[in-house]
Amino acid sequence: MAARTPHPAGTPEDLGRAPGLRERKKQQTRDALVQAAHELFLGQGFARTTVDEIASAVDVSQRTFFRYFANKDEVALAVLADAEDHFIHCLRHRPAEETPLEALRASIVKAWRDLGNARTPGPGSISSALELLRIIEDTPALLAAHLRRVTEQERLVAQVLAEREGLDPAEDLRPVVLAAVFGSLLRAAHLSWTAEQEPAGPEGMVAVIERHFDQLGPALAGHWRP
Amino acid sequence: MAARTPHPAGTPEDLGRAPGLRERKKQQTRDALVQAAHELFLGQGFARTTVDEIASAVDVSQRTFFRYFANKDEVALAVLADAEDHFIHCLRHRPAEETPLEALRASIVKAWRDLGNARTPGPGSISSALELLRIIEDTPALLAAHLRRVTEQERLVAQVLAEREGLDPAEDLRPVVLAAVFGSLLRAAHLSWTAEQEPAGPEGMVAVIERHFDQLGPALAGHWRP
DNA sequence: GCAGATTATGTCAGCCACTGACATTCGGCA
DNA sequence: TGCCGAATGTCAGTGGCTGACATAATCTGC
Repeated sequence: MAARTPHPAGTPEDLGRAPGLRERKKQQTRDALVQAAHELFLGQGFARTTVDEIASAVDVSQRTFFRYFANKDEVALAVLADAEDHFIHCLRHRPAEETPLEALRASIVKAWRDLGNARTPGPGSISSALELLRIIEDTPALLAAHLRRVTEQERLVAQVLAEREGLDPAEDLRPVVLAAVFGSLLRAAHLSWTAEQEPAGPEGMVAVIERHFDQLGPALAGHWRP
Repeated sequence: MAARTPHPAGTPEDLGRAPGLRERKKQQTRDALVQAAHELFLGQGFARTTVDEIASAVDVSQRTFFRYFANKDEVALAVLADAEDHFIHCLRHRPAEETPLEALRASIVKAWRDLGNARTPGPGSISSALELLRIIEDTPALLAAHLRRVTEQERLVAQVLAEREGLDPAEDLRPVVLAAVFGSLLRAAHLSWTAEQEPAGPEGMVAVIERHFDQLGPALAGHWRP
């Protein structure tokens, strides 16, 4: 199950020695599958791409594909997993003085910025991950799968928030509520970003997210009439 | 595409005369399919129920099933559509003095209460719709489809809010943001309701929803530490 | 280096969701 | 009654996905 490697090997964390040939080959196949799928999806759309195509583009059997990914959705969403992992990592390391809401906002902005800087252009990069967001947003099946992942992520966020503030999530609803609000805010931002002609790239996304955050207070405030 | 009939025929709205035999039979088949599917899902689970089973339980070909529902998910979620429609209806008729947030809260509470009163027990009733929520929540494929519907509903809510307040949704982000927050709040409530042993039935659900609403302010407030 | 245990992969057969094409039957209506 | 259009059935086919088993590749201790 050694799947996603958010950061290249060699970091202090992985105290185990270099992974064997077997492990490396597995990672390699997986990456190749993701990339091939990605290109095919961008080129001819998600629905018009068959799993057989993806598999044979990498010279493996269809069966092997399904040993790496539970379904066709998963290979499409795999690219976003990195960003999500990194966001959680950022959130865990925010200073304790920040309010929960501040911490969330700062983390998501930092996460996008980091990823924007750290990666080289090309397939698998952030910009193509963002292109993927567009595909997701107008492919019902993919959107559905994506939303499910997002809610799982929300659960994780709630948990991290509760730990951070030393609360019992079973008793206190605030972490869950805030995580939910945050998640929906992000989704609204994604939607704006894909719908309108926002400046592309991570910075454009950051701008849209900030704009939505700024409307949180006003939206919940009393009356809206001018 | 005359599909859902939120309220029995005979209301002042339907100015057309009684629908012909053909129309009635169609509605009948549809209802039968929903009910048969519902029972099978509750009895043996969603995944272990095939479309063929559902179809032949109603003495209809599989092909016909797919002329009524685009996919297996849809027949499962059809039961919830009533509640959603009714909620939107409630929202449209809230007094203009209420703040948007108040209107949303009042609408969702009223919607559940109404549906709890109006229906007789049995399949297709609210209580079995609520049972269905449990199935949805732990059937990944269904959950995904459900979430997609929910977000469509959010878009509609945002639109209604914008109309209500006389705003241009392209300019003002508040309707979108509030709709998103509201949607996520509801989902968190549903999750609580299915996870914990909340009192069943509409009133239990209303209680959970109210509790989550009450935490909205505190969750967004500054620090949480006691 | 080499057996033998592990593990990844390929092949094959099969289920099931879903779809297009065409024939048939049934309700609406003159 | 007889015609038209809509609903249904039948059939064949595609594609996602899975279990079972055989084969080939890596790893492990020697």
